[in-house]
Amino acid sequence: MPELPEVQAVAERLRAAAPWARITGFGQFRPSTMNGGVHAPGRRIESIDRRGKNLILRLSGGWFARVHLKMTGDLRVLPDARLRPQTVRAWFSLDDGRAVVLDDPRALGRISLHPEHEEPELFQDLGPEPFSPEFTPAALYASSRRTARPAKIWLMDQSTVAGLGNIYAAEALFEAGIDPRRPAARLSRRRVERLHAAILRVLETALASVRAAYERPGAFSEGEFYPVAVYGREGQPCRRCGAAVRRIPQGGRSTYYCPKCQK
DNA sequence: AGTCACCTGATT
DNA sequence: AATCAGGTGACT
Repeated sequence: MPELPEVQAVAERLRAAAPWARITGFGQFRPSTMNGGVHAPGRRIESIDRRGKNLILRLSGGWFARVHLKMTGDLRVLPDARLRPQTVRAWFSLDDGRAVVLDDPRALGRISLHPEHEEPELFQDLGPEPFSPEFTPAALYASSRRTARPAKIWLMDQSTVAGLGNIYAAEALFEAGIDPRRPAARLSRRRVERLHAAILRVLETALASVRAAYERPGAFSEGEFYPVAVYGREGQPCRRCGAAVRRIPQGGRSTYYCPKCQK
């Protein structure tokens, strides 16, 4: 599920489960799923942040847990720590009987615990948060000058802007009318400005959709979280011009785009 | 920039 | 049986 909007919604849903009881125990599916779980018991969750696609559970006593959901992870609270679905790969049990669980069918998600002084180095390769004042058209343009890569690959790089993934990178490029294969360094200032605005628009729309889906379960069927223009629509007509949406491999993944609208 | 590895499940 | 999947880190 998770690019920035989905991770943000997970963070918001977790915050609603406060106040938190003390962590009493932890468990994990296999050693690689969680690092340093032993440091959690006895601490309390004090707040929850998001950085790019990472969740940060701030714990008492100067530690935090970093959670990455990867492709299929979800982090949520279960009312009873003993009743865990098979797909729960790691969990913290709480003093009130509840549990915070990493539910991840594909088991790629990871949790690691760190003392707070490690936070800067842990996230040093992440670019600006899209909704922060640091994410300006000028900064995006400057970044585009420093790469030889195609626009889509550059956008998906978490050091360009934090939180865009395969879906919303493709959608932003469509909104901005940019061919995903076009070298980022050859985009005009004007087009990078358009792309900057498109990124914000796409992420805002997606976040509103995901929030709405959370508030009214069943209101959205699968795959309809977001009104996609191109993603997953190979061969179907472009919603703007009617041309067939194309799918090409880029960096080992699928990129979808409209060959007529995106130049 | 491409390929594999990490994992499991759905789909062709 | 083969391919694909909203991610990323370690290779080459």
